[in-house]
This record gives sequence, structure tokens and C-alpha cells, in this order.
Amino acid sequence: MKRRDFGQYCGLARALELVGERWALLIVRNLVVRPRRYTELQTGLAGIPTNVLATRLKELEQAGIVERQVAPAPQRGVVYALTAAGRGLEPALLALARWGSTQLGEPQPGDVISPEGLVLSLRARFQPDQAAALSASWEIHVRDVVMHAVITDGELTTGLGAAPVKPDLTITARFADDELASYRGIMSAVRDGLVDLSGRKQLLDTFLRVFTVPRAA
Amino acid sequence: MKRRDFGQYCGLARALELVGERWALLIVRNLVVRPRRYTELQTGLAGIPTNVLATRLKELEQAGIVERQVAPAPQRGVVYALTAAGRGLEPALLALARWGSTQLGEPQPGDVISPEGLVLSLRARFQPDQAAALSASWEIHVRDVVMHAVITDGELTTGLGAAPVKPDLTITARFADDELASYRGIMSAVRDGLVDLSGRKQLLDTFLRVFTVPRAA
DNA sequence: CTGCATCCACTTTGATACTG
DNA sequence: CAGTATCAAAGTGGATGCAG
Repeated sequence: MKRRDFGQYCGLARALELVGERWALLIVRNLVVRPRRYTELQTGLAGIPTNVLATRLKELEQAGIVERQVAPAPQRGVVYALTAAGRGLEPALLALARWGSTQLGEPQPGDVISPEGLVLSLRARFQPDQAAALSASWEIHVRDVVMHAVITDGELTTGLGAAPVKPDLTITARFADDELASYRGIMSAVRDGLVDLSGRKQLLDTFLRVFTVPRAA
Repeated sequence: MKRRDFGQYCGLARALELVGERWALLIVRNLVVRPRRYTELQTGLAGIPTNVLATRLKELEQAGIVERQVAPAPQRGVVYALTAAGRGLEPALLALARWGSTQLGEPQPGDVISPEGLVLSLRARFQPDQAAALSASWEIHVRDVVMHAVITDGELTTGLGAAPVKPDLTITARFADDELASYRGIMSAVRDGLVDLSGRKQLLDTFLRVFTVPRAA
């Protein structure tokens, strides 16, 4: 059951042995946002074969990255969650996402955007220096996806669903039916005013500043 | 010749499509340190099949990550180097290496340590806040590997070979013949004084401080 | 319905041999 | 030196089956 090692005593090689296989990091990406059931992962990862998902989950569990929890009382089912080690992958995920987003061309026909991808983009684009000592919260609605970004004293938390407390500003992006609601698309909509706002509207500029990577970098 | 896409318009997915295949990031790792010829990569990546190396190099070139240069006058041969896009992968490489190094157990029999792995470890472990406004240079000798670390006003440059200018301190680590000269091994040797020094010996503590990830993190 | 396991065609990888 | 050619083994994608 052991994948071929690289035979190097090296952090990068080890990382690739553990999460370098196809689909592995995308599974971790979805679990970073929140724990998920098997079928949620399956539908969220549009296109992953079920046997590959099962295999990866076993390998990731074996590696101590994912934990298989049997949900207790109400729903009772299997829930997959990241361990502390798994959560430790987030900086690497964000770094890869930042680089990859510079390599994104035009969306191909058939491409989809997952809610988790949007949350990851938000985190990847966060500019800590722009948010120093800031406290503010936003809720973003785009098609049927709702996500939130809360900055407390410069610290960011994001996730899917409504904000945990009433957000300072709610942004609803309007999209044409045939338009892909990508992160860039959302930011363009915000820039061009193609949004409905509710709350402290002056926080729209702050949003743009805090979640846009400056040109120079 | 196109590898199956993930079908997601997402930075992470794109990154994995471009450099997610086996051996790809290890090739990039070696090229980050310096351009290499085909055979240097082959021997440096102990264990990579030659057809896989050839395939990866073509894919990476296609992706605009690697550049194939025909060396000019004296040696004339093929040299592979990273493009600007390829160099942009370094933060992601370092983040993965940092995580992976927390997942390194004991070295397996047969494991090797590549010089490039050591250089990457040095960069991955660099603590910018500990080096603020610092200027110092070290040359590290370990077995037959020589590498250098130069900090100029808080900015780090590292590489293989002797330091570009006379280093402030030269550290030569002593290792038993059967001991693996890993980064951890080197740092232990430094801590335990199992080193020969030449130069400003008080820079040994600085070295440890600047290139050791603190416990808390 | 959820959470997989099995089967099969196809692709990628590893190991080795060989060539301009 | 810088690869290509060949072939077996392993991994992946897609469809389907099935128990709790």
C-alpha cells in the first residue's frame, strides 16, 4: 500500500510523497474550509473517480493528515476532517494557489468554480499589511454561494455560509448567466460597481485593498 | 500530449496541472539553486528514470517554467534554467518544504541528501525577523558539499559552492562515516560544537538563531 | 441514500537498453 | 552528453455493484 518514495531525506520530497498524488491537495483544500462527508467531497471535486477518492482518503488518514470521524447523534454518518498536521498544510496551499493564479488563462469551457476555491482565493489574496489593526466583516453573495470574511484586529477568518455575526457590509455580485463567477470576476464586479450593497458602503474600498494583490508583487 | 485537467478554474488546480506530476517539483527545486545540464539533473535526482526526466523537462518548458538554453562558446551543451515564472514557484516550494520537514521521520536506509535539498532547507528555515538589518556571511562545509549563506541588510542569498566574497565565518561540520549529513544533523553538530570554525566565531550563535525555526511555530 | 468495493480500459511510471 | 525506444508494473478514469 506504500507509494514509491523518492529516496531523499528532504522536506520537499517528503511533502510530495505524502500529498503529491493526483487529487490529494484538492481534497485537502476542500477540507481546509470545513469538514465534509464522502459524498460532499465527491460532488465538490467534480470529476474525481470514487475509487480514487476512497484511496486518497485512506492514504491521507494513514499519513495523519485527515481524520475519519463517525458523526455522533443527529446525522450519524462519516465525516472527514483535517488533523492539526493537515491544517499545517494551509500556507503551502495558499502559496501554490497564489502562483497558480498567475498562471490562469481564460476559463475553459466546462470549467467550474467551487465555493472552496473562492474561499481559498480570498485567503490567498489577503494582504496582512493592508489589514494591520483593522476590524471589519463582509458577507459576499455570488450566485448561490455565500461566504464571509471577518478581520479582527488584523486577523482573517473566512468560510462558507453567512457571517457568524451581522456583517458590516454585504456584497452581492451580479453575474450574467453565462459568466463564470471567478474570483477575478467578483473583484471586477466590485470594482465596476456591478454589486448590490447593504451596510457600511465605505468598506467596499477597504475590501478591494485588503483582498487584491498589488501589481508590483 | 496534454495531461488531464481538473476542470476547475482555480489557482491551486492550475498549479497542480502544471507542476503536480511526479518529479516535477523536485526538478524545479534543483533548478532553483542554479541552472543544470540534463545529466546533472539525472544524477542529482537519484532515481529518476531518464524518460521521465525528458518528458518533464519538455512539459515544464511548454508550460513556460523551464527554459532550454544551448550554452554558447566554451562548453556548448544544453542547459536547463528556470524562467521568471519558474522562479516564482520558490515561495510555494519553501512552504511545502517547511511542512514536509515537520513530517520527516528518521532517515530510511538508502536515503540520500542532495546538496540542493540542503540549500532549500537553509532558505526554508530562514527567519527574516531574526535577520532584520543584519549583514553577515557564512560558508558551510559538510562532507564534500560546500554552500554559502550571505545576509545583506536582512536579505538572504544562498547557493552551492564557496561564498562569493570571503565569508565572515566558515563552518566545517564533522560527521561519522555512517551518519547522514542532514540539515538537522548539521544544526545538531553546530549546537554541540562538533564543528571546526574559521573566522568570526561569535557568528555561530547568530547562524543558529537565524536558521532555526522556533519551537512555538 | 451514503460510503465505499470491484472490474476493466487506458495512461503514466520505472527500469533498462540503445543511439546521434 | 542528451536524450529515444521498449516493455512490464503501477496508477487513474469511468462504470457499475452492493451492503448498511
